[in-house]
Amino acid sequence: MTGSGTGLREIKKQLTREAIADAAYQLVLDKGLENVTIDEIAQLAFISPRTFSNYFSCKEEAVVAAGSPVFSGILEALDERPTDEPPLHSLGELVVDAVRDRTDEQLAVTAGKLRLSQRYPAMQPYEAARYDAFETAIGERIAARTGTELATDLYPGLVAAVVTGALRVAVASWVHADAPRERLPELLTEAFQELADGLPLPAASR
Amino acid sequence: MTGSGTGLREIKKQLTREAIADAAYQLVLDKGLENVTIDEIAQLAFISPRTFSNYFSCKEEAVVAAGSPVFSGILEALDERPTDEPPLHSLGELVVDAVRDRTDEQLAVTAGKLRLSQRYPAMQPYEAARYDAFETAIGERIAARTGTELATDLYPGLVAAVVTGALRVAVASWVHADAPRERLPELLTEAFQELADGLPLPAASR
DNA sequence: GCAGAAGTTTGCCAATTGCGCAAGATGGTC
DNA sequence: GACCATCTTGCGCAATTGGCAAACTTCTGC
Repeated sequence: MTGSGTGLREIKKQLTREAIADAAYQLVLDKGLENVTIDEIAQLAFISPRTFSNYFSCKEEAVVAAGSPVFSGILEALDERPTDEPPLHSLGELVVDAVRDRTDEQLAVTAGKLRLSQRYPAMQPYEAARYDAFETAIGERIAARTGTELATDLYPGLVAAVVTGALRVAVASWVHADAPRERLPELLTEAFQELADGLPLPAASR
Repeated sequence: MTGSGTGLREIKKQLTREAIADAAYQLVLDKGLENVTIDEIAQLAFISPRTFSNYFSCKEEAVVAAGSPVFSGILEALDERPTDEPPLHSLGELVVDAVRDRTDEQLAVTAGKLRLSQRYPAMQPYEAARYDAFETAIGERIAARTGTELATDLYPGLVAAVVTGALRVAVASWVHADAPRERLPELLTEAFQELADGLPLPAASR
């Protein structure tokens, strides 16, 4: 998810990327999507407008990239796990842990972005694309770990889809309920539990 | 998925929408995304350029909308099913059937669009958004059928995510393998089977 | 059927954006 | 410290976006 090179150059690039994304997020939060121009974002992020498009194709994409990434952390943590564990199990724990480790600020941005993309449908494709990219990344790792092929075998893609699905659904529910932070890991655990049970019927009907 | 009104007005709108989407798809297939302008698409669809943006926000979104929708058919079929069936089971069958019923032409468009969105990353967000919208629609129906709330309970969203996941993964694998049409329903069945088994480990390792 | 309401299409137009190109700046390498 | 690769930026043009109001089409009630 994060560029993998390690030099100063990569770091700067990453910083610029975050600066742009955060500027975009903040501005859109303040003034509404339609009242924010790329020029403004560029100004706030101390880059030229031309540079903006080296990083993002549009405002929406930038906004959605705001907040330090959860995804890359999960992927790295996955590589630490023993290869013989059932991947869905490993990932369930990793995702729950990753979410638990987020700062309040980070969680607030997650929630904020979700609310924004509900308010502005134009953002929704970019939000979806982020999860999709994450899903692909997970799929690749699972494939590597299990000796399967992402493009050919169904297994790695399915595991990846199920994991991101659980994450999306739990976060959506958490944001909707406006629940306190402790609730999110619980919801996630619950989601993975339901998945493991095969989703026969709605769990506790309230 | 399809506009729900029934008058002549709705029908025309739907036709216009399809005409635009098909024109966009065809042009992009022929000339490549970067060499197609909205003006051209509008011309080929017999509308004014201005009208294009009443339907789609950009070329990419239009291309991805091409081909008659599978999704709405699945949703309608779901409503015919007895409410007491496990939803994941109903949906598994419905999706397999829906795919089996597609014409060769329709399947070709599905495959073509997927290939295009691999070739042009700018299309990918819109492809993802389509599945996301489908997922939401499924979630709503499941919620209605099971007396749960999509926004609150995890169950309906999880079922929906799993279903679209299976569909996406199976289609991707099918397209990648360049397999004959009979293979797609088989892959889908397999995907739902693996899901039902809880994805413990890769099924047949080839 | 027909008059008025409601919704769509279109042209016009200004502001914004997308992006190729080439020059300058900056980090990486030996 | 010299050379190379990469990133940033300004310039400029073509494409796109989106508000507005006029012309048209469909819908509704009578």
